[in-house]
Amino acid sequence: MKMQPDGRKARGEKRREEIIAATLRVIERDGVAGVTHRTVATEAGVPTTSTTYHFSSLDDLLVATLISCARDMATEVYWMIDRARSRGSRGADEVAGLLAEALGPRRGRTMAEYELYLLAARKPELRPAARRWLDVLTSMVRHDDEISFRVFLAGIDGLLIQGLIDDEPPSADELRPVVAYLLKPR
Amino acid sequence: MKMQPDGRKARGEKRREEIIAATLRVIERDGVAGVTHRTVATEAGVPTTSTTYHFSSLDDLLVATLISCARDMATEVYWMIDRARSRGSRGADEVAGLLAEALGPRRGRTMAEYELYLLAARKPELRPAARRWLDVLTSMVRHDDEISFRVFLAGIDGLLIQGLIDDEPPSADELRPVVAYLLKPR
DNA sequence: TGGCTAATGGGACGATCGTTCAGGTAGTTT
DNA sequence: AAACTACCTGAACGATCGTCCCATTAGCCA
Repeated sequence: MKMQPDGRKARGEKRREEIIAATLRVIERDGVAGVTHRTVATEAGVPTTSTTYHFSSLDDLLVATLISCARDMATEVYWMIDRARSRGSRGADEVAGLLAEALGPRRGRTMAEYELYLLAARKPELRPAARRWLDVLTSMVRHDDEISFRVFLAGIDGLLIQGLIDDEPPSADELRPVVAYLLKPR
Repeated sequence: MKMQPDGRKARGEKRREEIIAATLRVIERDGVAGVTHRTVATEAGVPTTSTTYHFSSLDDLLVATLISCARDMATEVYWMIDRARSRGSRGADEVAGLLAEALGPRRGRTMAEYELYLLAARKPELRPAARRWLDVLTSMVRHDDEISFRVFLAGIDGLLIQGLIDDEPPSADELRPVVAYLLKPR
């Protein structure tokens, strides 16, 4: 419990987060394959050695980026679910709209998220972070809804991945009937 | 229309396919990030320059690998659907078993497929190949079933991706209720 | 048999990579 | 003020990368 925060550490932490943000931008633009100490440093506007100082290796940098990204995803999808619920039977509209947004304006971000997701499949130490947002969401629903909710989340993932290889992003209108069918109770 | 096939070209084509197969093995083991001319050549047991001779660039090699992989996926999932259908209400068992297999013994292959899938999201020239197996399968079903089938395929994709970040692969027993719910008609 | 072409493979070049190191700066503590 | 610590950064090293070049081999055709 520190009362007087160290100004040096504060600046260091700030730069660390800038580097993480820059890494995410690089992944959005060029994919995980485009992440090097130098490209990230250039993107962040810092010297190359700064990325090696704050992250002991490139792997550490990707790990930190995934953790940061997963936290954002969790809160984001949390509010999506919340909004969809509050709109009741209009939930499909809400979800379809958000999917269209994720596949349109935010397409790069969506690709980055799934690339980091697959990275977690190969690196066990990343899995807790990648799984966290799934766990958070699952804990939101009633216990007897768990299976239908797992199906819902799986369907969302599948629609996003398939939407990423369309020549032009699917519109909310195209997605709505599929989402509605996915949400329809049995 | 050649009547007498050129023996040289035949050997060349054979080696070309060996290189593609080796590339897929490298992706299964180390991911797309591990694909270099040298690693692929070593895996295939050919000199380094052989991969640059048969493929004008690394991109071409990955493109050819994805196309080959997508063809296999299409036929594979085709028979899965066929078997699931013939077993009627027992289709969920069939599908759950195949998912467990894809996430267990064939886990590396499944990761490779999704990595190539995401590669297609970034390279437009790859999208037709990546989409082909979706199209083939969609053409299998009756027109009025299209939406439920799209939901089914999306759910499969989502279950596979989420299963890839589990610490231990989910068993067929764990997957069966989810698959059954996914298949249940509304 | 002698040209012709496709496939093969050894070697090397320049570029870029991850990472290290040592010197320099600025904030904190005594 | 002095000692200490944390952050910063330019330069460089060795490894590895994609790709090219050129000599050699082997199957084809006239």
